[in-house]
This record gives sequence, C-alpha cells and structure tokens, in this order.
Amino acid sequence: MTSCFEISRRCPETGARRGRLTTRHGTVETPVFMPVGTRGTVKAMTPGEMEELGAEIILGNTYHLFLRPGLEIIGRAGGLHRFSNWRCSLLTDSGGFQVFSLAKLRKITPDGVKFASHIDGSRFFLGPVESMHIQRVLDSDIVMAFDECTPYPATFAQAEKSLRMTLRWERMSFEQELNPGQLRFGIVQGSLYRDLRIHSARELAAIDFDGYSIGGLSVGEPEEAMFECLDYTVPEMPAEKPRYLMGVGTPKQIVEAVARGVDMFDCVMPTRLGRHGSAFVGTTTIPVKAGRYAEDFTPIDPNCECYACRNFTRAYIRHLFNVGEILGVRLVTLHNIHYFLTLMRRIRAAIENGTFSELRREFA
RNA sequence: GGUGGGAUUCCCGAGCGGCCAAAGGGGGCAGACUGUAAAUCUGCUGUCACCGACUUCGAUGGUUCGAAUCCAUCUCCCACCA
Repeated sequence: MTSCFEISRRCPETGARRGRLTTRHGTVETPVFMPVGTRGTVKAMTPGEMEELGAEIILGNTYHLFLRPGLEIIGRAGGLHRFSNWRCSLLTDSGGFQVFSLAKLRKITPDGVKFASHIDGSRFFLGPVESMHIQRVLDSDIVMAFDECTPYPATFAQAEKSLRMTLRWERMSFEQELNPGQLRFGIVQGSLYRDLRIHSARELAAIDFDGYSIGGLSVGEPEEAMFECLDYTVPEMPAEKPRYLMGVGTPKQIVEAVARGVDMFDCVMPTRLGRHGSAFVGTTTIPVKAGRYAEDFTPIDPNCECYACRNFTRAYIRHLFNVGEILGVRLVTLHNIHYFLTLMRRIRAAIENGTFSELRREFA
C-alpha cells in the first residue's frame, strides 16, 4: 500500500521537511498553509480565486456545516466538494475546536459533547461517532479525529483528564468507517506538559492514522511556550507521516514550526485580519483601514504580485473599508491569502535549495 | 408683512435653574483578532500642566449664590398665514 505522504527533502540544519501529500483530489505540496473555510467558503473568496492564488487544500468545519445547512442538504448535493464547487483537497475539522471556543454552550460527557447551538440554542450531541459520520457525509479528503482542544491555562490534572478523554475519543474516531480514500488524522493534546504531550503522541502513533496533528496550541499561551512544546512533541510523532499544527499561526510561528518538522498549517488569521482591515506586509501587518493611509497612493505592498497590490492603492482600499464596501474586504483577504501561500512557496523553495535557515532568520 | 417653532460639543439629537464637558446615535481615531458564535469586538473622541483646572450649548446684555436651561435685544433658520 502506497503512502499518501512522501518527503522529498529534509533541511540539513533544521527539522524542516519538503513533502507531498496526495488525496483523492490531488496533491498538496508541503509545508502547506490551508486557508480556513469554516462554513463551506473561504470568506469573501470564490473557489476560482482560491485556485488562482494557488490554494491546494482548504478547511471546512463539522460543527458549523452540520448546523447549517445540515447533512441532508450537503448529502443530497453529493458532498461538500460538489456543494461548494471546490475541486482541490478539503480537510474538515471535527468540531473539537468548538468544544473549546463554544465552552459556554456545551457540556462534556464521556462519549462526546452536548451542545446548545450558538444559533438558536437547540440541543444536539457531537462525539467521535457523530463527527466521523458527519465528515463522511461531507466527504472531505482529510477527516480530523474528534478531540477536545484543551483550554489554556490548564493544570496538569485538567490537562491529563482532558487528554485521557481525547485519546478515547480518537480511538473511537479511528474505528468509525469512512468513505474509500478519505484520510484520517489523529490529534496530539496535553496542553503545555511535556509528559502528557509525549504520552499523547506515542499513544496515537500506535494507531495507524494517515497523519498526526498538534492541537491545543495557539490558545493564548506565550509564543515561546508554543515553540518549546513543539520542541519535545514533534520528535515523538511518526516521521514518515504528515504533521499538522492546528490553528497556527503568524508567519514567524509557521516558519519556526516548519523548522521543527511541521508540514501543515491552518489559521483564520489571513482571512479574519483581511476582513478587519489589516494586511500582511513583510514580517508584520499594517492596518490599511487606518486614517493614516487616506492619502497613501502606493500598493499595500509594492513588492507583492497579488491582484490587489497590482491594481489598487492603500488610499483606495482604506476608502473602501471606510465606507463599508465589500470590495475592501475581498481585496485585503485576497492579499493576505496570497501572502501566506507565497510564504509557503518560499519556505518550500528554501528547503529545496538549502536556504531555509536564511529565510528563518528573516522572521526571527 | 403676520403668527408660531427653533438655534446644543465634527453631524444628528436629548437636556429645560445646581447631580452637565453635557444622554443616545452617527461619524472620526486607535487597538485587538491564531483548528472562525468575528465584514466582529473594545477603547477614545472640548482644551490643558488631564485624580484637578480652564473654555463651551447662535450673539450680546441681564436675573440668580449658581444658567445650555429664566428675561431682553439682535442675527440666522423652519412652518403656516397673507
């Protein structure tokens, strides 16, 4: 049986890997950034635009799509790919993040979580069995195990309890049947506790997931703590399988995680900041919507080749935000996604031609 | 020409003798955002030497211990009537 993941090059100075992940909908060059399309769309972008930007894989979300439009409709549409007209690869998160982000609206039980819908308060149950079933109907290419994204900070006892539960849920997740070709990833938890992370990674490694991810980071902990956690967690994860750091992150965090051997990333940052009027430039962001750019007739980033930067000025985009025109949101979102995907292209190229450490210093 | 009504801080608009630098919107400005309850949220928005002082509510002059609030005159708006 051929593996879905192949590593073509390893950085001699760091843990960075250059690889290729193959799903039913094509290949994904890694390290990869996966834009987030929670409700079946990368907010403000069309699938065509995403493809033009070079996105090979995007996310969808089990919790949100289950609530709206619901399985009936997506099932009848023939899955999320067809429903949303997305031709490339699709990864769906399990709803585990909502156990964390919607903590006030749920109650954890041994076999899953009782949620009160954030939309209308209606009750429903989401556990490993339900989550796998939903993701099977969504028919995503990569299915995430159902977990609890452990809140931060957590005491050792809390983190241990959460991890024990998550491990059980992940085993249950693994046992559920999926569609042919659907890949399934386990999720390492354990908060910021070395022993727990290592235990978690080893327990999961014993289960034949197609990939392994690191969850429970970028939840408010200091950046250094996150890097330190990766330092001892990543080496415990199967070396020949893809490693996915969930919810991360800033350009610097991505570069640092790549250096530690992570292959996949997703984050809401480019799209959310785009909608809120901040654009990524160099190693930082600029608030394009700010009044100080009212008469700045230069592009967001003169060195950027995205559609927004080739055709519009900061002054114009800031005007669009100022008056609430949706084009502003679209342009900055597009620019930010372009920024992240370009960053990943640069990372991949750097690993290939041995200049990754150099690139890394740029973001230090 | 007559009769009413009105002029409030960038705008709209409350206030109708002290608890008013003045409600509430809007606008403006700044910040936050990490497996998306987020095209959202938070803060600031008279001046300054800013836990206190000073200037402000069309203008001027009064009444009063004290006025954005009462009186007089003036200026400008609006409505209706000729």
